[in-house]
Amino acid sequence: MTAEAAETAFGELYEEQPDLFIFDPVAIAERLEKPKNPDMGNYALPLFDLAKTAHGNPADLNKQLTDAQNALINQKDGFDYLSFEAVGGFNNCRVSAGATAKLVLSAIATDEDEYGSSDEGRGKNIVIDFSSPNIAKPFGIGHLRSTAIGNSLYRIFQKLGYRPIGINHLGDWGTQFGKLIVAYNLWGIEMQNKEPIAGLYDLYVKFHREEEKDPSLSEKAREAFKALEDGNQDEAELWKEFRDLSLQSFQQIYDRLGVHFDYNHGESFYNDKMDATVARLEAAGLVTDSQGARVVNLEAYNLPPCLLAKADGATLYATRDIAGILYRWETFRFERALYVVGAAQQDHFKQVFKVIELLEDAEQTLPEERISPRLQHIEFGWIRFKDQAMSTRKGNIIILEDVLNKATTLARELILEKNPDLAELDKTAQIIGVGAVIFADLSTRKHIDVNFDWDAVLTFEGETGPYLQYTHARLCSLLRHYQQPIPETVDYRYLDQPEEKNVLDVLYRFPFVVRESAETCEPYVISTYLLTLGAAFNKVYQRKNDDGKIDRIISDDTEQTAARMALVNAVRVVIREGLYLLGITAPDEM
RNA sequence: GCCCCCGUAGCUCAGGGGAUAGAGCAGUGGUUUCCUAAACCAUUGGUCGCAGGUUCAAUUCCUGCCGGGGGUACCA
Repeated sequence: MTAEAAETAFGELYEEQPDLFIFDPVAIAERLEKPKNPDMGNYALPLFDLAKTAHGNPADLNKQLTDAQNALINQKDGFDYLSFEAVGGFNNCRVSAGATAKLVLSAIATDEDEYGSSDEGRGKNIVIDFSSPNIAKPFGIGHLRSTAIGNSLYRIFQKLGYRPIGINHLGDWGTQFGKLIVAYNLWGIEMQNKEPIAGLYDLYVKFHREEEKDPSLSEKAREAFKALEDGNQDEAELWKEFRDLSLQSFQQIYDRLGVHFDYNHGESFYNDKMDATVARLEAAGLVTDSQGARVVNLEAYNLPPCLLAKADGATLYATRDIAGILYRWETFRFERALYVVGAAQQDHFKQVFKVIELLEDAEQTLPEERISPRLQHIEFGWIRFKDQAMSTRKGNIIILEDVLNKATTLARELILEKNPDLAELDKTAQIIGVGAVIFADLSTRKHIDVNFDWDAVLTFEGETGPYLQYTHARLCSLLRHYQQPIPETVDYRYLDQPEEKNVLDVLYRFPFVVRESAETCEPYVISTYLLTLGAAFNKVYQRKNDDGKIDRIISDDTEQTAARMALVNAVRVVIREGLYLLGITAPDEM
């Protein structure tokens, strides 16, 4: 029994009586909603506005309708899994337990981790630009959001059949490197004995401190970057060294998080494409001079001008993003390109996307060849710390590695306390610690600002990643105890407890949830779904009989146990797959 | 000034026209002759920022205001 089938059944029932009912089956299918209170049945049809059009009162119409519905069910074969009830203005429909169970559990048993997958994206490339940390700075907690959201979207779109292309648009170019080069030449000696990234970061912070006292440093930094961009040897060598050191350090983080990129094309990658890009925009008549800078005026669109080149000729990040879009289009012919970047940059992306659109207008690009409708900024809120914005310039930053280390250590202590015989202690501790950190980041809507809170990240109880991992481990444990394969055919009517029916309803929703998370580009849709599923199953697991004793999943009743194990396995599959879509591993034991 | 986001329980957040507004944490009281208590049950706690409007129905949609955050041409 599925919602579609319920909708069809509703429709068929109504078509039987076209004179009695003013409804058309399609309209009914669209109106059907899920009651918040499960006692009200599986589906509800609100009649208020329909009653109004028919000039009747909802309760009377409902009574008439319900009687006719139930009469039809008695007459016709094949609908006896449905029953209708009138409650005020709501026409409620109930679906029998066995019908849902059979459909959902056999689908999961067959598809396993492919449950909820589709091929709707077959043959379509989707570029996902995410993570994109800045070279020569530590990987801060602020970069976790882009990394975690982007990685999750990568997996979600892959599940729907798309070919995702993950690009780490490293911040490896720009005026900041002028600053770093100047700082290194001035004070590099002081940093010799430090760990390289920490040393570079200290230089960066020191530069900003000194710059306030000595504004001429800003000028020197601009000159140094210009020299770098012009290919000057000394600057280029320093830059390359900074970049290599940073990449090594970032790779350790990505390995720990289980994040993979298809390309590490940072901003510098587009350096040799700048001139052609600016020339193309100029040929399209979009570029003007303004106070010495090269600019695309966007006043007509209520946006600040998009700066392509500074007065000294050096390029800006907008130029590099525009060049990047053109390059990616030529290379990947993407269906869509997603930029997983903080909300603070929304004006920047509006500008850049608008410039692309104007370019296409000017070049009279054919509709199917147009890039601009495919571009989307996936924005998210800031991570703040103690109500302050984190600023790498000021040195007010929390390092992701420290957070992962603390979470892993805590997980290790907990395992030693709760399950000291666990074989893979360190590996499991790592999985749980990292899972807690990622889940904490992906469990709220992405566009709200989040206050970084050590306690929230280091909690493994309640609505957390470890809660789901723990539930998964217990499911695996049940399967181990069962010690036999689950029979191919089981009698689903044994799954008749309200707690079990609820789990079935939640399992049924998973494919829709995956699709919704893709449509909205919101991993938290999956996070909250998994919490609902975990809680629903834990109620089954610890359900008590009337005598006050736990109603065990595994009992002497082999038929009932078989049906329950089919449910257990289905929940296990969906939690595991759901966590995978968030970028989190589910251990079999913990 | 202009643009964007947020305001729901003590705290962190769901819900985004419909039936008594939900979770987790924190508080209180329970559950283990062990299918992993990282769990489960019960219970305390809310003029859904304020004021209008649209509607049979508004926490949800519209407008205004208040409060918080962010962006706004040579940083990214």
